[in-house]
Amino acid sequence: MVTIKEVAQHAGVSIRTVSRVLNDNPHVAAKTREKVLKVIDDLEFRPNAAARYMRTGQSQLIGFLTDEMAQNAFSYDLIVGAQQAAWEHEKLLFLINTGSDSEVETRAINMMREHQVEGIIYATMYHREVKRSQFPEDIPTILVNCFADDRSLHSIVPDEVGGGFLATETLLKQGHHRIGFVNIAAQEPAPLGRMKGYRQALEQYGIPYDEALLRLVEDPFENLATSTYDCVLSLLQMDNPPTAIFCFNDLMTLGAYDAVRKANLRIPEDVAIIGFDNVEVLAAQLHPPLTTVELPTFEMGHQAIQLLLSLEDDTNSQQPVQHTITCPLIARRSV
Amino acid sequence: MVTIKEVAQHAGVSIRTVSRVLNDNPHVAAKTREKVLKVIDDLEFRPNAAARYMRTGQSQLIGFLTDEMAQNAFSYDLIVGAQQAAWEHEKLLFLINTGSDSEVETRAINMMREHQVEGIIYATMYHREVKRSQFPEDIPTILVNCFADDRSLHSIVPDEVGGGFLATETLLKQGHHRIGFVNIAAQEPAPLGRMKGYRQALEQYGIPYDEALLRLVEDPFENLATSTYDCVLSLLQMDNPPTAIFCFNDLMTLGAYDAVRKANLRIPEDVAIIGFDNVEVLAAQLHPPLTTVELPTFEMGHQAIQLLLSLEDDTNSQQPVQHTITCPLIARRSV
DNA sequence: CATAATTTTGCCAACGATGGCAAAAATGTT
DNA sequence: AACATTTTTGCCATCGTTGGCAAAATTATG
Repeated sequence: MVTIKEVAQHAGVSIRTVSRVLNDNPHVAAKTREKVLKVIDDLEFRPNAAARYMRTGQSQLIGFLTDEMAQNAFSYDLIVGAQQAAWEHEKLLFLINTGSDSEVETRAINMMREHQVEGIIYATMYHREVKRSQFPEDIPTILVNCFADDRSLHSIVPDEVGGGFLATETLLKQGHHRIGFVNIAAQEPAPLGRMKGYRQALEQYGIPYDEALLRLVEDPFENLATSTYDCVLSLLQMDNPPTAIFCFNDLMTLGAYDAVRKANLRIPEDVAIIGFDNVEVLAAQLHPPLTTVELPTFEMGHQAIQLLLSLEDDTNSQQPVQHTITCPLIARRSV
Repeated sequence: MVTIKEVAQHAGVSIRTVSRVLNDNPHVAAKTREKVLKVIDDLEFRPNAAARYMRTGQSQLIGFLTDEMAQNAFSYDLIVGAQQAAWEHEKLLFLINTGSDSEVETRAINMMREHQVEGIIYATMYHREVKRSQFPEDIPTILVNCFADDRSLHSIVPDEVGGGFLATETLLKQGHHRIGFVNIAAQEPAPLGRMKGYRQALEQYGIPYDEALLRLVEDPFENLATSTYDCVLSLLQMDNPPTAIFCFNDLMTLGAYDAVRKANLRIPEDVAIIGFDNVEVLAAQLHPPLTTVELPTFEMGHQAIQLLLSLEDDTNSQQPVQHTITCPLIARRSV
């Protein structure tokens, strides 16, 4: 591996001068600079980041931790979003997937500390609360899709209520008055928030909430689509069936589509379907393509890094904030 | 950040002794070791990886590059597989997603070089050939899901032919003699290989190849499922229709399912469907659950790291090898 | 042309760890 | 008890880079 020393020798200058060239220090004659630059290019010299860190204390490294993430595209987009933002700032992203093992998590954080990361991003598979105590006090940390029990860390979460509202409003605007909602039973921010948004939208449009239109899928979720199939079928077989159905997520709409077909109805003419998440492989490929509310995962990953880096600049340690990201509507043809 | 020096002071020993404790050097008295260990624990000391690298030359870092990866779970599993293997060897994984921009790729490789990675993994979205010249000569590199034009790099690729054979054989064993194949038109290893496997299986079972049972979906693939829907429908409307259909990938089976239903037939009683990839969100959730051939992405990522690290140990620079990974059958209920 | 002011350059120390080597301490042998 | 041997410990240089400071070279000024 070629070092700054060799560059200096070849260029006939001191290493200090080469260092100055590397760091765009103005105190170097144009002619010298050019000469050095040429040698750097010829030798394909790259400064050693570790050595550089030793002097400057800037590692340019960010740790990205994930708990056991879903098979769905959620995780990947989030990582790519973060990676892209990191790239824009010339930072490098370390990835560790910890699973649900908290001991692995501790070791992972230690490893990141050893490698002198400038900050840590912790992303969870589903929107939930995490313990503050898992995370170090002395490294800036941003939570994504989760929040600390004592709210003492910055976090980036989707606007579940707004998304639920938007989905419901979209159906209401199309003139639907009886809107079924297939939710999941877990007591977590996502189902709770979307439910809240659903009810808020109904209220705003003056439609009374009818509990008969609600269905809850219980844990475990192994066969979410099939469970949804049953729910939707029961909804459609009511005396006064809904003309539109809001599914907690896109996966569930697979079952909903099947149920609608089984009932010999058409989408969207007889029954409108709206989902949540916008997982491309499903939503764009269904027949008809699914109208859904997007969980902006790329955006969340991207903003997490932006936020982390803005923290470094700001000397005044601002209060930790819960950043709520708006979930936009992706209109296709199922409504 | 607490350093080895402070540990030494608190323990009343020299830094050399602390270093010995850290590296499990036997030349340190049991009592001293304990004393030092206690201080390390109390001060929550973590050795600085960058400084350590400076002396030892071991960065413990591996670079993971991806081209623009698909929305599907493929990419994520691959990364997790690699990450897990890295973790088992106490290595850290750097992630850079380069997109299709080769300039970004060059810069990414430079960045990895600056950070002294011990090796590079390059993974592509789809099975294809890549240029040797993109990659450095002096850093061990493993290609995943792709191979170098001159075969001068190790690479890990799925056994497309074997997978195509397995899918076809699975149908043949169930007594199907007329097997439709919806392939994609691209001249790439995946469609070509699976086609080859399809024909080999037919031949082995003494069934003549009938071109009328083949359908090709052309690029662009935006609406792959819909294109497949058309293909499958045309297949089912033949005079002598197939009793089983092999789809190039799982996404396409979405369209196939719809077409079979449209034709008022049942899966698997009237028509068997088999896919390829095993993308969980789809395959496990379809109704009935999809029988498919798995693209073992986790395994590929895992093996890539294993291979990379085994290269370091082996002093004799073995010949680059194309490692072909077997694609196993995931039997569900569509056959 | 001498001197002052400015620009350009080079020497040395430092970052936090490890390895070689020799000194100090502990142990074994006669 | 004196010496040889072994175990344990500490000093110093080093990895590749950058920053402080002073020296050298260049340019400006009287």
